[in-house]
Amino acid sequence: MSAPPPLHLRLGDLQLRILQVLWARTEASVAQVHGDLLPTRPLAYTTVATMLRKMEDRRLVQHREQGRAFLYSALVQASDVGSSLGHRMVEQVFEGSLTDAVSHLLRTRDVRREELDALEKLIREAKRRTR
Amino acid sequence: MSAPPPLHLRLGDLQLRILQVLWARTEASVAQVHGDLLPTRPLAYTTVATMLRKMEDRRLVQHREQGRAFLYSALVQASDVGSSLGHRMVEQVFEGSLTDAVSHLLRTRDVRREELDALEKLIREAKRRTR
DNA sequence: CGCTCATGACGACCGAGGTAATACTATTGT
DNA sequence: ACAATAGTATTACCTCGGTCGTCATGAGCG
Repeated sequence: MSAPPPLHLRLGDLQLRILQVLWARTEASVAQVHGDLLPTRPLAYTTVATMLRKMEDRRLVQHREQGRAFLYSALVQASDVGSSLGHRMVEQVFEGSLTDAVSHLLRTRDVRREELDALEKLIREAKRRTR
Repeated sequence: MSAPPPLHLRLGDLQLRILQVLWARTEASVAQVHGDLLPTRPLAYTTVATMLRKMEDRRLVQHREQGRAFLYSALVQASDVGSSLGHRMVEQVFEGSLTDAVSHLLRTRDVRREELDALEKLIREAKRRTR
């Protein structure tokens, strides 16, 4: 097996947007990625293509050929990026306190009731697992 | 009053480390920041000084003079960085689901029992507030 | 056959993070 | 008085994210 997705994920904004498209579509051509991004980010086609190539160098995505076109797919998963961001958030911003981090999350966004219920259930399950 | 801390906080690793020191010390000279960073990041004194100046241009920190030396303090707070990171994490990685984000946090790090208790209490309080 | 379109490959350029050597300057210990 | 020291200012350089323009090529169509 090849390099497990790098631990030091440092993603720019465009890269993250592109990954979002690939996560949603599983596989996508440059044209599709470009199209999906257009509404929010009107970029030149070549910009997307170039970025995809650079991301492939970084082993963030891979491609296979289909006719003339390339079909790209993500090599890093959302959970990888989540771990990276989460670690940064908890360790470097909230001094290792998960509680503080979550507390801040709860305070700064308004959360619907069902979310809170789901979270509560989550905690309880985690507790059961630790017991 | 000047620019309220920018909304699009894009901090590099060193910048975050420096902010950590400033958050902990409230105010610090270049030498102090450099000293605190040494164990984990052996950088030249001037590297830290330069970075601090660049960060001041970006309005991330400010300084006042004390004798010949500068005393720097943070203009962005941990909560600002936390919001930025949290938003990115929830919206761009976990498709807007706070539950998924927290779930991932719980799964990828091992949490002590007291943390879980604290979290549970937190959720309950949030619920009470929404009621 | 020859033109146009779709698509990938390259090369260029800017801004920012990161790193540091060098230069300048004021304070201060002997 | 003067050299060492402790600070800041300046300048430079490299990497990378981001953004494109241009170029080459191949496929399909009139």
